[in-house]
Amino acid sequence: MKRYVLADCNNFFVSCERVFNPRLVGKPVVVLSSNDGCVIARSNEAKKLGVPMGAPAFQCKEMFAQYKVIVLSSNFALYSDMSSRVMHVLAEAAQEIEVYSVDEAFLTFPEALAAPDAAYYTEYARTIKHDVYKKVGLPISLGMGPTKTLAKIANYLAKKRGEFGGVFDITDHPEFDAILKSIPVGEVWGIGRRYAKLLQRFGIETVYQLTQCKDDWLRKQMSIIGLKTVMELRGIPCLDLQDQDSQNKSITVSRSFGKSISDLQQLQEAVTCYMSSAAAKLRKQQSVAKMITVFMVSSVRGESYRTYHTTTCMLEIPTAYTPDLLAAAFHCLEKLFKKGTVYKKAGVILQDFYDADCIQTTVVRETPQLEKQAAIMQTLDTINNLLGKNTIFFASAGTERVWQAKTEKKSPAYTTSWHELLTIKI
DNA sequence: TCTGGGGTCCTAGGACCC
DNA sequence: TCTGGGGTCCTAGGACCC
Repeated sequence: MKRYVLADCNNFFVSCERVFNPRLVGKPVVVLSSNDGCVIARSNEAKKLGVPMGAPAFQCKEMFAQYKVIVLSSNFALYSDMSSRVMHVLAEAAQEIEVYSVDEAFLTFPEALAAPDAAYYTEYARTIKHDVYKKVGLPISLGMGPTKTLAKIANYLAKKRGEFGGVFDITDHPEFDAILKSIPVGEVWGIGRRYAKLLQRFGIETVYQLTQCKDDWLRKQMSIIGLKTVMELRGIPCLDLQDQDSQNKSITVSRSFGKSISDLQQLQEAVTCYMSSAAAKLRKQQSVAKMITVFMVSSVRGESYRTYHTTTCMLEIPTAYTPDLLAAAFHCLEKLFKKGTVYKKAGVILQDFYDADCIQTTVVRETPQLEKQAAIMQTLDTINNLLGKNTIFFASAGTERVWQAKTEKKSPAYTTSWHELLTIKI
């Protein structure tokens, strides 16, 4: 039977930090979201102390102090570089790979793998795990199953049950039903908080019970997606590995401000920065965008709720040329901006993508100009990729950037910046 | 008293994932 | 005082067209 493998890094962000700072090993460590807002990664020691995922940092302050929890700001430059190293090792060991997120990938085993018996797959998975640790220094877990959703379940068990040593195959398992009876329905990939609650209202508590539900009932309650999830739990594949070079359908860049602002020029600075990086992503996947959205979040003093303000505009000709995108974004921003309002966050969204080549050849009238724009953007990207983000930036991004979020406890970009290489004292 | 049918596109909202 | 950021897909309803 075909096996799907889910390879997932353990406590990924914390593990990345530990590679370069072994003093963190064995201690409770958490990594915070941007602006040092919430807990987004926890070491096992921190999990044991009961630090919840997503908890606001300020609420945990006392507890962190009490238990000497090491608190770090997030360092995404480091994590994404470590991620690509892991994916590289996984890709070499696999037939096909789908990088599902920064810390996990679905794989299939090489077709040439002449497995004498089913146990061999588990052995092979162990060599992958060992290889990633040896080459990158990160611990991973592997789950295998006849469908992606069951591979996820297997991975959950590989992590949860120490006796499996981080590798578990649920394919044709003799205790299959008993295993599904032991797992709460909310652990299933595709069953979130809402659906778990709904299912519980109908007395469905375990994964096994979920697999016994009638198809039309599932379809009605949880749409076609929910039905597919359950089919997969029954061992019928409905989801295949996704094409690796498939492009994003939308690109968002948004940040909360380090300090609330109500000045139009400062908002323009922020929007310039966000749009510049959104446009760079857009060019990286060789797309052009037609639809631009700018949004801002305002806060009223003393009120806890936040209000979203959104404007969208459509470009006549889709583009990835930053100045054109910026002009449109400023237009949106000016429509949104209200004097006296206090803004906490802003963001830009690019949507409605087309193939970059396609536009260049069809809009004949503008071809020379488009080629020139593309060349400028390419130069900009090359320099910024080579010498670091924002080596060259648009003047409207400003230089003060008082709104920029602070990351106080960030580790160095050990692997992506020449200035921040790890130094070893002998 | 009667008041088509069917297709497409867009949007908002809701669910999920990491 | 302080609560992240970036994605995907589905569905229902309205507008519009023929």
